[in-house]
Amino acid sequence: MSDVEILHSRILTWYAANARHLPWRIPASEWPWPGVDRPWAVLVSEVMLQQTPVARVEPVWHRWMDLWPTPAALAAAAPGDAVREWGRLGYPRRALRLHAAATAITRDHRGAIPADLLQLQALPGIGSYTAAAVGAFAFGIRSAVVDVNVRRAEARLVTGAQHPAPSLTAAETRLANELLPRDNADAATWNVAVMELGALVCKASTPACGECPVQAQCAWVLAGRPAHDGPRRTPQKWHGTDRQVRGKLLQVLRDASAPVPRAALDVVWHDEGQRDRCLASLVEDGLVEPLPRELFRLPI
DNA sequence: TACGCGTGGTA
DNA sequence: TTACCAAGCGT
Repeated sequence: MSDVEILHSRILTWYAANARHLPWRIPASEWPWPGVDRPWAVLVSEVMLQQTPVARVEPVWHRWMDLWPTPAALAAAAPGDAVREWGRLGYPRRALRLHAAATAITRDHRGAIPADLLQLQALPGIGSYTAAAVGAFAFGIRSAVVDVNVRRAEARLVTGAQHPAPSLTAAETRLANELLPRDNADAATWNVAVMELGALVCKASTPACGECPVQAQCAWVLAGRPAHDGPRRTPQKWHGTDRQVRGKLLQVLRDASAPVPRAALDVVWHDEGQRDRCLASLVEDGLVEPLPRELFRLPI
C-alpha cells in the first residue's frame, strides 16, 4: 500500500469505530423521517454548524425539521420566524440567509436542493465549504470538504505545522484534493472522517495524539510537536462591540410575542449613539422591521 | 485580504 | 478571569 492508501485505510477504519451518530449523518437508506427532505436537512445542519458547536445545533436542528421539513415549508414562513427559531445559535444572519435560500430553491429549483456545486454555492449563505459539504453528504459528489478541522489535521499530518493558515489557502485546497480517495463513496466518508478526526482527536488546543490512528505518519508528531511560529489569527473582541449590542437588541425581539416599543430596546445598552447605530444596522440587514410609532419586531 | 458578524463552553 | 475556540460567509 502507498502512504496515502495507508492514511485512507487507518482513518476510515478509525471513523467506522469512533464516529458520533449525528442525525444529519443518517444515510438515505436508513433515513427515519419520510416527510423530511434529507438534502434539505443536511443543508440546514451545515449552515447551523458554521461556527457553532454540534451540541448547541442538535436541538435547534430537530425543531427546524419539525417546523420546516422542506425548503418550501420554510419559504412559506416569515423570515422573522426563522430568526426566532434560530434561538441563541449566534450569527442570526444565517437564519435569514437560510430563509432566502429556501425561497430561491422553491422558486428556481422546483423545491429540490440542486445536486450541483456551482448552483449550491449560488444560494444565499452557501459558500465553498457548505456547497462541498452538501454536495458530498447529501448527493455523494466527489469533492474535497475543507473546513478548519480538515485543514488542521492535514496541516499537522502532512505539512508538520501545529495550526493551519489564518484563512484557507490554495495549497490547502490542493492538498485536500490530492488526499481525496478516487472512489466516490470512499471520498464522501473520507471527508467526514477527517473532519471527525480533527474535531475529536486532532483538536486545536489539546490534541489527543495517543488516540490518533495515524500518529506514526504525522509530520507534526515526528517533528516533536513544535509550537506554531507564523501569524496567528487576530483575536475577536467582544465586550462593548456592536456585535454584543446587536445580540442584546435581537434577544429582546426574539423573546417578544408582539412589536416592542423603542423604550424596551433602550434599556439593553447605555450608549445611545451605539445603540441607535446597531438598531439601524439590524434594520439594514433585514433582521428587524421598524413599524410606525417607534415599534419594532422581527420581519414578517 | 482582513474584518465584522453571536454565543456559550472550556482551560 | 481572560482568552481561546467552534462544520464560514459576505463584503
